[in-house]
Amino acid sequence: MARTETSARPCADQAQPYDVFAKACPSRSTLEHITGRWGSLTLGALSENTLRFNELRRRVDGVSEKMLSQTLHALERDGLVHREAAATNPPRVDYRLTPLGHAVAERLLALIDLVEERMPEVLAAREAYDARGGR
Amino acid sequence: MARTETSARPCADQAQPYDVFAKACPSRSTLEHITGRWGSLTLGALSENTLRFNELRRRVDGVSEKMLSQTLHALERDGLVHREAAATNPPRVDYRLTPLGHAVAERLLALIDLVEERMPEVLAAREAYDARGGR
DNA sequence: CAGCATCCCACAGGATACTG
DNA sequence: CAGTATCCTGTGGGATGCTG
Repeated sequence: MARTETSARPCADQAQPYDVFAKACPSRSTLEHITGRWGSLTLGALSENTLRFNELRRRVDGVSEKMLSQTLHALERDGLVHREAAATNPPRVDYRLTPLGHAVAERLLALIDLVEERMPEVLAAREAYDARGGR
Repeated sequence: MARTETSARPCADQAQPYDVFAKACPSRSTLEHITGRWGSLTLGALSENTLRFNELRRRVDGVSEKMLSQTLHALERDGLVHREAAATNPPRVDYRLTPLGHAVAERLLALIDLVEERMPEVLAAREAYDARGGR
C-alpha cells in the first residue's frame, strides 16, 4: 500500500525515508542484527530478564563466547541493548534491553511465538514436500 | 513469561512443545528461514503481491539468482510460499504466500516497519557509540 | 567471571555459463 | 523467462589460549 512498487532504490525519499528492500539502506544491516541467527535469540532472552554474560550463554543454547560477544556489541551499538558493568571482583556485567530494544523484542517475540505455535503445520508441509520428491 | 527459565533443552515438553531457544529444535531452522537475510525480504515482498521470479529479483535488491532460488525452495518446503507454474512458452511461474505465510509475513512486516520508523534512533545510537570509542 | 586475540575451516553466497 | 550447474572467494563462526 504505502510502499510503492516504483520506489527509488537509494533508500531515501520523504514518504518512506528508510527502505529495508534497498541494498544500501542502513535499516537493512539493523534488521540483520535483529533477525540474525544469534541476534534474535539474544533479544528474545533479554526480553524476559536482565542477564549476565554467562547466563545468556546458557539460555541461548549453542552460542559460542565469540559470537555472543560480537552479537552483544552490534546490538549495543544499534541502541537496543544496554551494558552495565560493575567494577567489582569478580566482575559483574548485566545486559538489559533499552526501551527501543523492548519495542523491537516485543514484535520479534510475536513472530517467534507464532512460529512455535504453527510448527505442526510446518512439519506437515515439509513431509508432504519431501514425499512428492521436492517439487 | 510463560517460558520457564528451567525448561528442558530437548525442545519437547507438553506446555511448550517447540522451543526456539533449544539448539536441536526444528522451530529454530524454520525461524532462520524466515528471518534470514533473504528469507525476510522475500516474505516481505510477497506479502504485497504475487510475484514472478524476476520480479522478485528486482524487488529484493541485491539478491542473486542462486540465493533467491534457494530461499524460495526453503520457504516452499516449510509451507510458507506456494509456487504455481504455467506450462506456457515462455514459462511463467508465480509465487505467492500461503495462509500460514501471510500470518508469518504480517508479524515480520510489523517488525520491519518498526525498524524503519525507528532508524533515526538507531543511527543516533551508533554515532554516540562510535564517538565514545566503542564502549 | 567477562571477555579479547588467534588460528582455521566449512559453508554461505556471488559470478558465470548453460538448459528447457 | 525460469531456473540448474559449476566454480571460487569471503567470512561466519567454532576451538583454544590468555588477561584483568
